[in-house]
Amino acid sequence: MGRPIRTRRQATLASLAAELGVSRTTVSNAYNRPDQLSPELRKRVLDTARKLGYPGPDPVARSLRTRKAGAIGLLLTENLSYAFRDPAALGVLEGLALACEDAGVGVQLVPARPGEEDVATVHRAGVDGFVVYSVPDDDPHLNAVLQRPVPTVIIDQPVLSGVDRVGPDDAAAMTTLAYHLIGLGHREIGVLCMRLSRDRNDGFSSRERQEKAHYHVQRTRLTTLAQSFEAVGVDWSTVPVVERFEHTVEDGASAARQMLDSNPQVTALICTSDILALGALDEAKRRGLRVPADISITGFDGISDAERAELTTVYQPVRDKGRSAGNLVLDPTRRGTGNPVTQQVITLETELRIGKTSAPPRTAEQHWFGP
Amino acid sequence: MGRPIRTRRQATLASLAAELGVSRTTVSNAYNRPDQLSPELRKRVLDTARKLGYPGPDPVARSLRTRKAGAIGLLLTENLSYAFRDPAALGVLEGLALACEDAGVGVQLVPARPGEEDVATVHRAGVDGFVVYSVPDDDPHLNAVLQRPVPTVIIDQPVLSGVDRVGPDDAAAMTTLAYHLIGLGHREIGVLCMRLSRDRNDGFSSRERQEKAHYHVQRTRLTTLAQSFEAVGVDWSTVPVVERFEHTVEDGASAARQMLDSNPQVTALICTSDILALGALDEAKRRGLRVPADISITGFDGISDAERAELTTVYQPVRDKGRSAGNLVLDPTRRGTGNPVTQQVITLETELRIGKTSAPPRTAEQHWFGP
DNA sequence: ACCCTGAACCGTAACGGTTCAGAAGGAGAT
DNA sequence: ATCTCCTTCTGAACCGTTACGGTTCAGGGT
Repeated sequence: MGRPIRTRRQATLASLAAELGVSRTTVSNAYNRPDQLSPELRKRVLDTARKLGYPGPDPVARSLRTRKAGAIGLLLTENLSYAFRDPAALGVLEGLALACEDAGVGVQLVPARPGEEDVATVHRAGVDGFVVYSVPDDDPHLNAVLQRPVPTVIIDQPVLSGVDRVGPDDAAAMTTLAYHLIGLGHREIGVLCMRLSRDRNDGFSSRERQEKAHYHVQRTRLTTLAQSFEAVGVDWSTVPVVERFEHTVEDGASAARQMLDSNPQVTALICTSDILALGALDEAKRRGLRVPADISITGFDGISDAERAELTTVYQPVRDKGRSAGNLVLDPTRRGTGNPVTQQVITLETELRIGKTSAPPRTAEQHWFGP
Repeated sequence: MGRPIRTRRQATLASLAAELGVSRTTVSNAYNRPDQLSPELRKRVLDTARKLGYPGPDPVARSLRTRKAGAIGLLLTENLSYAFRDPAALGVLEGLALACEDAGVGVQLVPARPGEEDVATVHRAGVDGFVVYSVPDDDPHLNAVLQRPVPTVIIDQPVLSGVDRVGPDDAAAMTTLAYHLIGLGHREIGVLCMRLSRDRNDGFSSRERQEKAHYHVQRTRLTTLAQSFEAVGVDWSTVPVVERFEHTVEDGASAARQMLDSNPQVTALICTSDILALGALDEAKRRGLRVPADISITGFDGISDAERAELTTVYQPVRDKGRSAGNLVLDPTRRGTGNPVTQQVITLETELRIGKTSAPPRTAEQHWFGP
């Protein structure tokens, strides 16, 4: 079944109109508004189009005229292989894709390498709006997006004046989790967190580094933890925080190893993501530590693997994050950018899910009165 | 940090040129060819642009002129939630995204619902090429894509004249797997497969249905299996094949249950995907069947969960599939479509990975001479 | 015979750029 | 003084479409 041979020059709506002896408008109508011309003429137009190998109106020219590209750009300044392996990121992508699919609009992954200074790809993307996810605060790509005169929604980022935002209340969620552990009696804690900045630092993280983290989410979770524990008298500068640049179960395990090797006294391991927590569980098992009897381990995100592992964690509706962002960026009543008056900030509900990986610590008291 | 207030009408390259008293060419050059004008003038242009809130050349207008959209369309006629949960599909997407990222080109998920007859989204997508994956043979969207005068690469689909294709040699791979089991001595087999057509059929699948499957990959795997086992004297019409519409571990388990409830004699369960096989493993465990002592179970794809489970399976490089497709569709030496002369068919290597889920069956002989 | 209406079709003007051949002007070589 | 070349900038053509505000014409009502 051969497709029509490509003639020297592709047929256009105009050449087709000329061939037919009708106006271009009529040809356009044949495709876009069938009710505007007689069925016979329409058939003749379409037949001739086929004969001439005219593939129908050019999408780009149409977009220029109608001012609609029919796609939303997704900015994800993260290693792609990384994003595609992170269940939370995938959830966001899925939610966004679903919202866009409902609207008959595409989702375009805008190429933007982590270190890359060249933001041309952002400028060249023919999209009707942007959704930004998992980008460090000072990323040049983010700035380039904000320059574009299209609606933009940011996920999990600090609120920027005039820019819509979708995300959970990380601080509140982390506080709840912290008080769950505090209530159980934990005071000797260790923290495993994801990368805090673009520079690699696999190991302990100073308090200054925590506070200056470029990744908003991680920064919030850590500073909130600090506040909660300091409120009950824990000196945060004595709390070990191990950072990992890569976000894999294996890195979670190695981080836990590093932590426990040098801080065997910790009774609870708080991880800023479920992936890291799953790794920590592996490492605990490897060491023969019983969870939660010997050590409590908590995660963050509520991915399905965590549920399977009955991990104590904070569930956040990642799919809804993507979907809300999509609905917001597509909302026709909110065309135009940077209007502070109509700025929307959607805060999603989170839920502390207490699994089987958290319990009271084996305290000194228990030892004294124990068998 | 306020972004410039939106004036009644967005500034354009022309209005900027007028303001500056220079030609549009000069403004265009200020952005695209800095060497074509003096640094002073360029600075003046860019400064004035900022002042007027001109966001730089419009991407769509540029695309119209340059005939480049800067994006590749991905056609995936599958429930999105489904695709995002299938590790094989994700691998393809990741590979494609990586190849495109290297070229500074975006990947656009073209919205195309499974049942949807409306192919307008395909016609409206402003892309420089298409990659088609996991689409039934007769999908209208696929036809719409082939109509478009842009390069197209199909993954895992039967070879279409004039259309580039990337995929493994499913037939050869399945034959190897079949002979592995045949060599072990299995003759009583059962098969679990994914959906064969758009209509739902959760249950046993007739031979006719297998041969008429709209999903090329599944069809090939089944017919190849049939040929291999018939070659050693097995009557395929006696081989039970259980089909599942959804592709989840749970469905794999339920399929295995249905199979073993009515066919307890089978010594090997051949699954056309790892996901199904993982479910079958769960079900075997639930029944107290030892794998592989009591029953052999095999998968297909070689996803990472399968590796962890030490499943006997056929590994195929899903990431490379996506990457090859991307490189092919982007290849500048192969512009233009449907040129049968330059048609490329890339066949990827597969590898039989023998894990710990396949072993010889407990044959009648063994029973006779056993303890 | 008149006016009016609706269906069918048309012409022009954008939409916002890029590109290419060449003009203007000055510097340096002969 | 003339020629050549280079740098810098310009003018006009072109990309392929759709929006907009018409015109034309057959037929219905009175």
